Amino acid sequence: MPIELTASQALGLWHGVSLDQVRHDDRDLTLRQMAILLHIYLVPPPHTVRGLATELDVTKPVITRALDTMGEMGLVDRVRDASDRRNVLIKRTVGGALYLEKLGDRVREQGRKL
Amino acid sequence: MPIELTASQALGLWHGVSLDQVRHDDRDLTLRQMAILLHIYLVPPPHTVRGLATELDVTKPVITRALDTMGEMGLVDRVRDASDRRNVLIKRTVGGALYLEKLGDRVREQGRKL
DNA sequence: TGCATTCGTTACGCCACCGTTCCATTTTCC
DNA sequence: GGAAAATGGAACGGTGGCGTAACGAATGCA
Repeated sequence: MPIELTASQALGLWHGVSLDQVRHDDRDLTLRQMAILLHIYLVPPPHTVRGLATELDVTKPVITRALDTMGEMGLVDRVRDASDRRNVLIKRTVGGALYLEKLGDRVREQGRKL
Repeated sequence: MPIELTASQALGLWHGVSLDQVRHDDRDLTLRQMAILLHIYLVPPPHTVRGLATELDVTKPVITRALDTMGEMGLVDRVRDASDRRNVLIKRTVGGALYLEKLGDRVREQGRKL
């Protein structure tokens, strides 16, 4: 079910959420990291480093480093694939789910303010 | 006129726009820079360094550096205030307007896909 | 069994952003 | 006039992401 937005509403929404995020969230995720995190949580698994790299059109080390950073933040977890030990499977965590839940609330709240 | 979104729609929207931005825009603005840029274009002028710093709850050099970077990208311009020469007034540019127009289109397009 | 391929990671040098602190200019107020 | 305040910016060391290029481990295939 599509949502029709005016140009002004679209930018206002983005503005409000960005502002809220800058003001209240000290975890300062890059746009890339944010895209990776959302991809992990919104697209059905399994997720591998290489898969994410090609899907986001980004080099592999970018994914590795993002997983390092977000792993330390508790937003994401890594597990070796048992069936092919070269692969690493990226797993979701409670912390990551909470983080995105809060982001979703921000988007919804700003949408209501339009 | 409020827009009511489900949690899934909100995150899906954010995901789609982030992904599109990562894939197609090499100008890699920080979340902070993005918030500053949107603030300049969506909130009525005048805008000063100090004003933006307090509004975004950020230190002054953050604003100065963001204006440096975005100035070189042609997204924003600086002009000395004639009436109080200590102040710097931040001005909009054609480049910045185009940039945000494209961003708005992305948001609207992703909204339509929900 | 060997050898090429695939996967994730690490190493390297580079560059941008960070907060703190200090500074030059301009204004205000006595 | 002169001191104090306010403004934007520069300097500093630190931190972290970047792309390129290598690497070790695991797999596939002849």
